[in-house]
Amino acid sequence: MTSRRDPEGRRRAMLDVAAQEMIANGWEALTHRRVAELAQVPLGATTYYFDSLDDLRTSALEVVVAQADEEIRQVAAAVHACAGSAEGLAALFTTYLSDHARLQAESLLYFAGVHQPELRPYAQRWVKGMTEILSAYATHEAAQATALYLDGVILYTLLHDRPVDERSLRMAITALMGTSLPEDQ
Amino acid sequence: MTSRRDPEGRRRAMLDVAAQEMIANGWEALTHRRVAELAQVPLGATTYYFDSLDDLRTSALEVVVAQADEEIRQVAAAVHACAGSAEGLAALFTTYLSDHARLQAESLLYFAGVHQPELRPYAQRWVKGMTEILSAYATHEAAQATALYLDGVILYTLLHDRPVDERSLRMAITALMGTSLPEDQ
DNA sequence: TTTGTACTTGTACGGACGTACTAGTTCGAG
DNA sequence: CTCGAACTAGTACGTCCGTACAAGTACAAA
Repeated sequence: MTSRRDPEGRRRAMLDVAAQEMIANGWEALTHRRVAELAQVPLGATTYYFDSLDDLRTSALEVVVAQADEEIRQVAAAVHACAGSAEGLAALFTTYLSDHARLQAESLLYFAGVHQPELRPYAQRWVKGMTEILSAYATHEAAQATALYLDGVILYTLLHDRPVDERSLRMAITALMGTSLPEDQ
Repeated sequence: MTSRRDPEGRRRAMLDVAAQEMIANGWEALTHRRVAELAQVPLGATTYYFDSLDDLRTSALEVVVAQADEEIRQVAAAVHACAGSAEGLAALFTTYLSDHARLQAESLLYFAGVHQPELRPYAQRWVKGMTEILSAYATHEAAQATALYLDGVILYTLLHDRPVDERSLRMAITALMGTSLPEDQ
């Protein structure tokens, strides 16, 4: 249980369980009482530290975004470590896809963004970040196409028991990264 | 207003507004009272025709699935009409992306599937159907990679004001459809 | 016409929710 | 020590929800 006199710790604990809960069960699943139960704080604490449920949800979403940003930074380092080669990217992404919670966090941001325009910047970060990372090794268009493909793969992985195999990933990444815009017109 | 003695019409009216409501505001937004208001039927009618709210939601989702299946059929015809050429596919898909409600319906199925395993078959239909359609003009792997890319494009379109331009679509589709698996190992 | 079944309609109950609020507690500044 | 601000904790209010239900209505079959 969170220590009785540790305001920052309490706030942090509530944000953490709120983020976990939203990742696991979706944006709408979050209630004051659920957070209070999971963080083992009285109901009143959830309203004392956050102006409203919407404030709590948004603040927790920012925690998710911060974690996602950190992960993007790690991906960037790994991509540069393999010099953006298709083999390296495919292997790296295969590992990435095995972390189901990570993928669910991404989908949380997406679905929040679809129905709440003010949250779209959060949802746009992953594709934007991935596009920028890949831009070091291909044209902007090729990098974006690859990022969009990988996003499709994330969604596919969330909806199927068997993930896309690494060989298919390598094929698609090779095809997308190695092309430039068509010359005609 | 729905005629007072027209059971099938009433049921249909409720399912239609329920589908619309879920597409617009998400799975969780649906309530008996909201459906009653939109379909202009008394509250009791919503519980008379559906065993529970979950039954109403699932039945409405099946309406969405049926519409999506019909649209997939139209896409199949259009793809075959252009013989699966990248130019044709890009043009076709650009049109497809302009129908925002259609894309939101797809995202509804996806998000429902992510958090409710029993609904995943519904969410898997689009990619599965698109893969089968494209398989007539490429290897299965290339077709699936293209379908995944297009799924990423759908998500991107839902989250950005400016859609992916047709030239980029054509480039990516050309790259993905025109490749086979790498020969190494 | 009678009757039973399908359908209609409004109301009500119990529960969960967001939020407000009050009384009590802690602790650093003066 | 004093005291006021920050924090704690429990409770309660009003609202909305899913669902149950009773009383009424229409209509097809007898």
